[in-house]
Amino acid sequence: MSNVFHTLEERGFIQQTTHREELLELLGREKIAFYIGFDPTAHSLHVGSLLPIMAMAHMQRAGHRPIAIVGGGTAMIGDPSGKTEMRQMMSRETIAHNMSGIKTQLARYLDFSEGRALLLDNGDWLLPLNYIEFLREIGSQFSVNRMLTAECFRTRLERGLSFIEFNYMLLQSYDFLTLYRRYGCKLQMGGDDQWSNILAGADLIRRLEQGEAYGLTFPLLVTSTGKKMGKTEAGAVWLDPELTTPHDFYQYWRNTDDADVGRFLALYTFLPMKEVRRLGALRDREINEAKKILAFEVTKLSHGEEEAKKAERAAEVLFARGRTIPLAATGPDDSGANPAIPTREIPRSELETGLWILDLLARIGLASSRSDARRLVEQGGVYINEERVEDIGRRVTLSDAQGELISLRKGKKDYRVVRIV
RNA sequence: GGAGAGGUUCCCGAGUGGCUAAAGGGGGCAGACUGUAAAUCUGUUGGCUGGCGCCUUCGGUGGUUCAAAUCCACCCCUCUCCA
Repeated sequence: MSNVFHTLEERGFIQQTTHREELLELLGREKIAFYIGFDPTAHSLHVGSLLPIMAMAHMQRAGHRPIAIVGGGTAMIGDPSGKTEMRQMMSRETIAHNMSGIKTQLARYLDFSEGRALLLDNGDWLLPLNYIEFLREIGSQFSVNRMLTAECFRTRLERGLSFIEFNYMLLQSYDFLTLYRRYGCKLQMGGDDQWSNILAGADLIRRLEQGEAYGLTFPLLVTSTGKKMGKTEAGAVWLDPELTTPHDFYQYWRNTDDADVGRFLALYTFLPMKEVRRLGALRDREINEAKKILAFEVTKLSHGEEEAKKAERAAEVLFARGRTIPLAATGPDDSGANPAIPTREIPRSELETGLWILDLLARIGLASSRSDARRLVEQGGVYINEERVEDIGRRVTLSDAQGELISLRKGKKDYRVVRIV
């Protein structure tokens, strides 16, 4: 049987590991418990968390047992790594609320039945800690001199680092130790910015328990253009369909930079590597095929096949060449509206009178204000039923309706449907 | 606790009495090109207005002045050095 380590390595998940050979051997020999921490800073995870999730899924498929830690305790501290600012601290209630959302999302990728995977809140063991005891047991194991040399504190030393943040490393190490003691957890994985923290945890276990403990980090992904993964102009791309619709989610992947397609297929889908390599090798126009597959596969994993198909169909209509008015022709919506396009309702009576285009744009969210709408129209970025609006004083009336609908577009991709009611 | 530096529009950063809705860069948005990509080029980027123009904005509050982001007072916050 192949070793997950090789799978992870081949697919590009591994940035650094401790004791490479030992870890490789361990993963081939035993089914181990391992853990990854997630940020409970929002009710939903976003695309940035997808990489660790996929890694967990691969591990679980190979028979290992994933433990997802939601940092309820550490979130109350704030990880200083890399960040220039001290992080906002969170209340327990917020954290509990966020955890529930995160669990449902993880469950799409991991099998939580019969304890095959666990989701834990480190607040459970961190909050009851006794300061003196903690200092004596854990604090005594850490050398401040050594900590100060860690990369993650470097930048912060210039800008200032509060004592509470300085302690983050100890707490995360204590997490690892606790999981080792309770669940026999031998491996911590995380983003490469966690390397120092992970190392410290593994060291702590080795020192205190003379145990086997390993660390593995993932590459910190930025796109070829240097953007952070999962961030768009509009903000984060969330896994929660309420926050980012499956259609937008699909579009995010569909618009992957050429240079990233191969890498992303390997990381974010389960397609066999042979196929990944073939698709990643496509060039120019042809690579669009690979992007479609990437978008479909990733959407399917997060939102199910049904939604992925819908998003795919919607995209075909929206971006079909020749640019037909993208209202009808798709989707189960019997009014003929394309379900991928956000719809706004406007009473018939208002259209009988007619609406100024500027007012309409602001009202349906295509422009943030009338001034913004004005700029858009002046620059030729607004279309009604695929016809460019030339006149700032344009009125929109019933005569613009196609059936019960009017199609509005801003720029290349931003559609809105007005439904007359 | 003492000494100093600083808080400007989404971000960085210029501006030290009127010509400043505020240089420049980044980012965003739109247009051209194109492959729903990237790169590039152009325009634009507080609000209201058909337009003249009007209104709000430079940490907070109050003051000086015909006129303040710019001067004064007090306050809040951040950073650096010393203890």
